[in-house]
Amino acid sequence: MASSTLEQIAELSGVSRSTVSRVINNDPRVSAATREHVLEIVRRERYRPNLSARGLALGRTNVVAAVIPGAVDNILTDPYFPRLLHGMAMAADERDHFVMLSLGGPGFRHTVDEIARQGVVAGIVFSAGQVDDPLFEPLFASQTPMVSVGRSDDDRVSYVDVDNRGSAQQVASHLLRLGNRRVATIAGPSFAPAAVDRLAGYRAAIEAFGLRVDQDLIYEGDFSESSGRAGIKSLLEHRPDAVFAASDRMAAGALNGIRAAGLRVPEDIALAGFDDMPFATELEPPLTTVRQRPEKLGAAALSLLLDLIAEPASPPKRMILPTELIVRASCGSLQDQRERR
Amino acid sequence: MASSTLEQIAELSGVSRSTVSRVINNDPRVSAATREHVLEIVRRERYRPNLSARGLALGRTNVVAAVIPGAVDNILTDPYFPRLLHGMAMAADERDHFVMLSLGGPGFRHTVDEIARQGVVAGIVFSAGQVDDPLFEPLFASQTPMVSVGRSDDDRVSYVDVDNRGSAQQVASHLLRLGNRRVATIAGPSFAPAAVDRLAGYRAAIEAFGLRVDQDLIYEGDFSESSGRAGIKSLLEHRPDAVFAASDRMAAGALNGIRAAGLRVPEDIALAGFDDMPFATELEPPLTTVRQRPEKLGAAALSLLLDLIAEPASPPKRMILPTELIVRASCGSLQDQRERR
DNA sequence: TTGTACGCGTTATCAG
DNA sequence: CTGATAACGCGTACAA
Repeated sequence: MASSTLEQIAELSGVSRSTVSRVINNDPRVSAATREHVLEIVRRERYRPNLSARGLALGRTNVVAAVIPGAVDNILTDPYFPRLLHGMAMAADERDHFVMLSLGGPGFRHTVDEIARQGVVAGIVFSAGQVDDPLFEPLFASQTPMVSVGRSDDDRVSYVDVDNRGSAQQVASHLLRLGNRRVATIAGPSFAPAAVDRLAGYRAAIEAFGLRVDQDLIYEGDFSESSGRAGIKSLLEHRPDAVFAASDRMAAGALNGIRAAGLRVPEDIALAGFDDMPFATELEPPLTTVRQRPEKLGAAALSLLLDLIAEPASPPKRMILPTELIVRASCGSLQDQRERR
Repeated sequence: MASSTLEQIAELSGVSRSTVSRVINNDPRVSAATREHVLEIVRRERYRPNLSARGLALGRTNVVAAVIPGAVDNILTDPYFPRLLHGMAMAADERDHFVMLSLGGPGFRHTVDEIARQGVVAGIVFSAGQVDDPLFEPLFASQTPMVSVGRSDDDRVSYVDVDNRGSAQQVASHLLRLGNRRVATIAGPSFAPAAVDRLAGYRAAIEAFGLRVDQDLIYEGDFSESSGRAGIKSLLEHRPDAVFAASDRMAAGALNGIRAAGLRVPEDIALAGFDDMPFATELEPPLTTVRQRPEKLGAAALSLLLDLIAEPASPPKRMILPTELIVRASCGSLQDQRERR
């Protein structure tokens, strides 16, 4: 079942190996007639080029690495990474590339060294939750083309990200527009760029509304449900009329906390989250949130990476993907708010 | 930053390329002195072998594919696949291999063809939800060493699986031992081997208890929450005193349905699930269930696969992994059951 | 437009 | 124990 080689195809077609190679690689310098003939044999023999040989000759492979450090914690609970990978895999497949998985974290040996050296992968999609992940620098230093998922302040790095700031501002504005004036937020951890951006968006919304940002209405969580619960407990002391949680999980925790305090959502407190996780519709009431599409992020990252590989000398590329505000019952409606008064 | 080559290391060490190669590959036929000397240079130069070159020379790579067909649906909602991949990646890393991701499904071009041909990957871990996935046959036919995650009736295939039957029997027995006599089950789809096995375990438990299996107490769902809800609705007509759902998601749906019917868990109906998903502890009451460890499955699959690659002629290998019964409040206790009467 | 010849980095074979 | 040397399959100047 050994796959046929270029040489064999050449023999069967009655042409030289080079010609077959040109056909395979869509080199224009081959007559339509021979091309068609060769292609037929190629199809008949179900010929596939040997990736190792090609990689060796070309000096690079058509494999890119998806580096996800600290997967241990995140990957378990969150559909984010699978969706990201899915998007990457789709985009890679479309452009004749493969995705090699590299979960980082303690205990892994080959993550940095093997991958970063020329000859293994042509590029890297790096998806750390935080900007200063220890894996980043060595990878970057290896000069391997790399795209980060999630923005970086370093202006040498290419990245894709969702519009965290804009989206957060949009949610918060929505809460304000509904008549709420004491809009609190349960932010993500300050080491996560996404959290910082969402907090910035929240602030921007408040200020755009001519209100003052109240430190008492800001709680820093860690994206987890339990931190959402802890957050709301602390925030309730300052009587917010609305809460924007920077993740759906924290929103879920907050919802529990609000209930436990004997308050109702949205009648007493309007609530909004971020992510549009599957369970967002299952909550009681369904959660207003921001929908992001990790698949698109993954696809965009891969696309940028392939561009970068094609033109290694080009300046860093960035791409910010839009999100979608999903309004559900948890934030109440204008009408609800009027009835409240 | 081009990685150094064997040739360069040889020059720096004052030996031949062959000797360096032997050192790299732990070939015993090299003196301790030269070995140490060469190793030093290798370390200093941070030399890494070029995988393409090695793959070409060896006729095989150290890359294995994780083929997950139909990932589109599953991968989104379920932490199962990420955990499986995680386990695979860990095990692969440990044995100097890499995992290449290959999500199948419609629209993918390279899944079968490119992967199955010699030269791309050394082996395949195949994880379809169902036994007769259309991708399986062509992959199997390609003769590439392959391990299936989830058992198969085909005695030519190697696989790893959890002990679905035994675990199900254990849960059902637990429900029976608590005094329940009308133990119903919401089974998974009959095309899924895991579902079939869990149902078989359920039946075995009933019979081992000297009871008759009642068709009316069996509902076939599809592992989804909504099917759990539909299932319980149908089952309630036959007055079960306990329900074993073949997935936690179905159990969650059943829980909702039981509530909606004005009944209590576990007082009126004892409930148990399967999977020990993260949300199992969050339910009210916390769910009795079976814990499986997809990481272990992935690691086992990879391990079996590497063995198979090393000895392609060996007979199919199988491995059944144990699970753990996690007793929480949803099934009630002996004491609860007594109070009921 | 097509073919020839060489090199990519590694392993394996065969002398020494 | 060590060193040449020939593959492995493919891409690509260079020549025809």
